[in-house]
Amino acid sequence: MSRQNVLNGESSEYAAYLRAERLLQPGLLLLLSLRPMHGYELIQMLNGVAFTGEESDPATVYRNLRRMEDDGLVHSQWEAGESGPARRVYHLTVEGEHLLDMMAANARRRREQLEAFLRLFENIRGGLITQENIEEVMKGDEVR
Amino acid sequence: MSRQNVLNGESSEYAAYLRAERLLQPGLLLLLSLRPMHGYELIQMLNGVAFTGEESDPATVYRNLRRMEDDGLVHSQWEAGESGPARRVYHLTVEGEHLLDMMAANARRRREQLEAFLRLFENIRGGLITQENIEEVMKGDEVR
DNA sequence: CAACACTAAGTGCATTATGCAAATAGAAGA
DNA sequence: TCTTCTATTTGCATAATGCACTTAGTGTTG
Repeated sequence: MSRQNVLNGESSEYAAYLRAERLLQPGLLLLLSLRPMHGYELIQMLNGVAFTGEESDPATVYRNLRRMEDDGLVHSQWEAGESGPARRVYHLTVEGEHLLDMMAANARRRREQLEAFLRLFENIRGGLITQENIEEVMKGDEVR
Repeated sequence: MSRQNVLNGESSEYAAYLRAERLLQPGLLLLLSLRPMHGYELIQMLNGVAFTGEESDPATVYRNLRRMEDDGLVHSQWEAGESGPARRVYHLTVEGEHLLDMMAANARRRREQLEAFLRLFENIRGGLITQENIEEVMKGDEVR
């Protein structure tokens, strides 16, 4: 299966990106939605930003950018910087913008899942689980 | 390096579990903190619970349980059910309980990262990003 | 009673993604 | 000149997952 045109098929084509648990790919698209940037700059931005945990591995970042370009989410062109070696400057495509929106929706879902997990964790730790409320608690409801 | 005693070394030994983005392993430990269960039951519980996305693959669940046993987080013994084939019943160990606590702390950190990402996303989408506030926004602060 | 479905656990294999190390290379400064 | 910083890329081992399949006990239905 080709990696081209991930956004032009059924929703299953998005799946690989939306299944991604790390915020690396969403973060890259988000930063690129601000303005075009090259990989090295993106890495520095990511390391200064609050939503990434540890430092990003450059190899992973560069590889993800290339894959995203294969998938039509970003587009790149070489630019000679005023200093240092040439840089490959990436900018977001319309498809990438759409996927970013979906990633944000996905992030909201994952936030809710985390909250459901933490609620259940705290209810169990707090000893609030009984035979009666175990069913509702499992569904993620608040213990009354 | 052995998989034994993940909890008896430095914090780097925990890393593999705490880096896990899926809530599968935390979910298994959390359910087992409620009462001992066998794999098949855990799978059904996970599929009915709010914090797991899609259905869990049985192979992945069983393999994770075995690995967790290797790592001393759970312990199992065969039990002949009153009907059907024999089941391997897992229960949480003290080490598993400790790791569960750490996973919860980790889940809170990841929730905060998701929130930082979504905040930035909404600020950019809302056009609230200027040359002046871009620095603070990057650090995850609220736009004033 | 034969076929089927459900319970329960496990194996095999291909695919995918990551982390780490290292290679390449331009440019600026000591 | 040697080193350091900027900038991108490749190679390789490892790890985890998804899917398909196997094994096997038990109950049900035609």
